[in-house]
Amino acid sequence: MAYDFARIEKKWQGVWEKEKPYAAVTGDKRPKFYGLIEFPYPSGQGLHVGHPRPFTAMDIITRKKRMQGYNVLFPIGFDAFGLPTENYAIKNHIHPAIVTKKNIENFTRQLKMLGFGFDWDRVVDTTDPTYYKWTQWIFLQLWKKGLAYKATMPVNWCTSCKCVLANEEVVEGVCERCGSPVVQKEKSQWMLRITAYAQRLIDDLDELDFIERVKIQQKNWIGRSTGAEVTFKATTGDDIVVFTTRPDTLFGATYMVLSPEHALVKKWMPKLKNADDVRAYQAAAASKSDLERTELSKEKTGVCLDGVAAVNPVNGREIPIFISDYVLASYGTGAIMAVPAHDDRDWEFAKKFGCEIVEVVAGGEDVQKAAFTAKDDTGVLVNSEFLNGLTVRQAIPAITKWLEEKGIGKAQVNYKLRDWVFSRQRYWGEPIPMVWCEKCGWQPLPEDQLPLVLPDVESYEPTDDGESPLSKMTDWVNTTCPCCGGPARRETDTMPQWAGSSWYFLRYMDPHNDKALASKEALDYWSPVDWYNGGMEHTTLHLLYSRFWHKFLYDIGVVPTKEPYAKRTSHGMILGEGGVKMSKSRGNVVNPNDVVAKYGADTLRLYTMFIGDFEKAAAWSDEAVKGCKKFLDRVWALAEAGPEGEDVTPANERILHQTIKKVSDDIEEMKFNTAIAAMMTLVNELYKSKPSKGDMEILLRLLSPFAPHVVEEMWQMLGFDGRAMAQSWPEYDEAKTVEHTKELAVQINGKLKSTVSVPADADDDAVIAAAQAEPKVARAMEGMEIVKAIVVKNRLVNLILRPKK
RNA sequence: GCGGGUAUGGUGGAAUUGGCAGACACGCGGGAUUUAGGUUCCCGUGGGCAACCGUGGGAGUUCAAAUCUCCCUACCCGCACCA
Repeated sequence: MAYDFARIEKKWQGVWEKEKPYAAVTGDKRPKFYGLIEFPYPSGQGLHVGHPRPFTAMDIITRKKRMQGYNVLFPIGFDAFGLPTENYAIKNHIHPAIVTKKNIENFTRQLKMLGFGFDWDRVVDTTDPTYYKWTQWIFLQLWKKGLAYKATMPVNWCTSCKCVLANEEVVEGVCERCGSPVVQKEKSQWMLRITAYAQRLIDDLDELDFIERVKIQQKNWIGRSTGAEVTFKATTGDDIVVFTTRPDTLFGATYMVLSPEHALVKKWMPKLKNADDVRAYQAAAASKSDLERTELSKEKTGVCLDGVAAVNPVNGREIPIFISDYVLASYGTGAIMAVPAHDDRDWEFAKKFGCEIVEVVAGGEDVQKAAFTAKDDTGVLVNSEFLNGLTVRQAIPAITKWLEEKGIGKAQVNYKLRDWVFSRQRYWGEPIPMVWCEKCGWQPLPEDQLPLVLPDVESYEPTDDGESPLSKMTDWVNTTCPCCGGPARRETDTMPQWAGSSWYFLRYMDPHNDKALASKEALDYWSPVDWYNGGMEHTTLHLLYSRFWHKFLYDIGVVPTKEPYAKRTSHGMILGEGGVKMSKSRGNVVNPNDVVAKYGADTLRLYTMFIGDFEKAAAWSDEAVKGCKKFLDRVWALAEAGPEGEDVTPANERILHQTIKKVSDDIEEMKFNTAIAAMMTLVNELYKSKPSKGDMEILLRLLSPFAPHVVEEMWQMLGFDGRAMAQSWPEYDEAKTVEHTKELAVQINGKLKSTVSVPADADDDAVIAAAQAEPKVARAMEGMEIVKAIVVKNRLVNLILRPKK
């Protein structure tokens, strides 16, 4: 019988609204459990069918934890600053705050429609001044500790968003958000010194329960490499400092390459005989977009600086200096020593420009034909005076020590991670609470003046020269210096979207506090987040940024733990029918509203969990949804028919205990699909005879986290006390899960021949005897003798036969 | 190029981690109920008449391999001139 999901779901959502069963209690004596999902960006399109997957998963986990006696914090909020809202505001001339409010209302309605057990009294909205007051406060603390600074440097500039981007926001040379080309532009920007935390961000991963691919991706992104810094003298007397991971190859350095932007190039310009060529190359490199730079990477380009040379400090040889864009200004020192014999890129460059290739590590092929890059013990140093005969691994420390003694180099660690570009030339973000005074320089806004509220502006469009719309608000911009009281100007850039999301999980602990970002009591009680599930796409963005902020807050004594999240898992994407990406242009977008209208929220919840391996991408199937609806209908029919008897039916005892075990274990491992399959198997079994009230009670408690509405209705219908969700989680008795007789596979010479039933834990001889008694086996044994018998307890027996002599 | 991952029936996916491959579900076929359709309830469903053959392909280890090792192939994700 199909149940009336629309009526039932509405009814129970109303009950929860009143009874508030999801309220978290700070300071409660029960053990705490803090389950977190990534709060959504409230877009105008409303909830996407991708949202319910991670949300339902953590909802199930937290509901189970509640039933297990935990004081659960499972909060929700809105990451509401951001470009889509701003662009919508520009197009429709509506204030972004109004758009945001409307979108949040819509999201809230949809989230409640799906029956998620969020604590609705702790909702956080990053655009609320009482929230971003503390985002600004954290920025000021970073400033005080020298971790926020303003710097002019080439930055990633999105040509369409008219806005700078962090390195993390540039994907294959285009803007992560809009797909437009990104170019380099010199701009003065606020930066956050995340690189100061690079080593700790790597090291502390070891003690975290993060899935391995997250750890690997973060490590690779931070990109630690060890080597040495070496100082070369130029013929002009200047020092050229390079970073190398292969100091052992120093004798093979036959030229040097500087990045086109290197400061020394400018300094030397008057001395250069080919200054025009050099300037032309610099201009060409600057105008290339990131995309062009990477696409044109196949062929090396460059110009030799005519009129200046360098001296190799180990052998005194004079070597030429080039500029080339394969050397990046932003990594290392922006200059390299080139060892063409032992580096593929240098080799390629040397071949094109006719530089000398000198072998200093023997053991590879002819270095004139290809570079030999092995960095282990396969290579032995040659042509390197005091290093000759050492392996590469031995030579690296030897030369490093030598360089240190001579004062021309030292061991050095470098990271690929760059400091975080923290300003955006846009309106809909947190104002940066800094003031520029001609006399006093950059001054922080006094904390008692926070929040610095985003003023209303006429137009939300950035100016043509790429300044924030705030720059046109002269009466807001012009202010007085907090230091000298003289005339000063406010910073008009705003913070990136990642600011508000870098600490929101802390605010949930104490969302209405107006004295601090959260009280010490709340922070001590709830920290850290016990389990954080989110998308892989945030691994090197939000997840890394928030770890950085949290470590900083730990350092200044605001939070009690080194790391924000004890455990991190990740879900796969929901794809459209047939495994293609859902998109408006394909017309295959599934709207949760439609699914709920047709099948109900419980079915949608169940289906998104049943769809497949939680960690992997899964394709939506309208057909398969019906199977989940059918399952709930079948459970409903059992309840409606009325159970017979009070206690657990003895015949069902074993499967009930097996199901409790399976569902309990699977939820912890996020194997929701097999947990549901186990409950389906149980229900199929219960259909064979009329279940008792005791049987039904266990089933309903197990099913409650998955399908809370219909379970609550059945719980009431069957006359059980209280609420199903408030019951204790069913316990199982291991002894009751075991079968008394086991069906063992009987193999002959490793091939399955038959099966045999024996008592559980029967000893080997009994099993072998039983196997031989099987008619099929007996027939196969005619004229044969057993050479060996392998018995795997409760599983199989394998008889190895050979003809009798 | 480097790093990570995936490949199992017509489909989504299971497989106690080396022990009866295909749980559970969709789909399909058959039957019952129904005036009929839908719903619901049973039964069947990897291939092959069979011996047997079957987990992307090929070798290997083992009494025993989807699972371990080596070599391929295809696809997906991340990074990409990082010295």
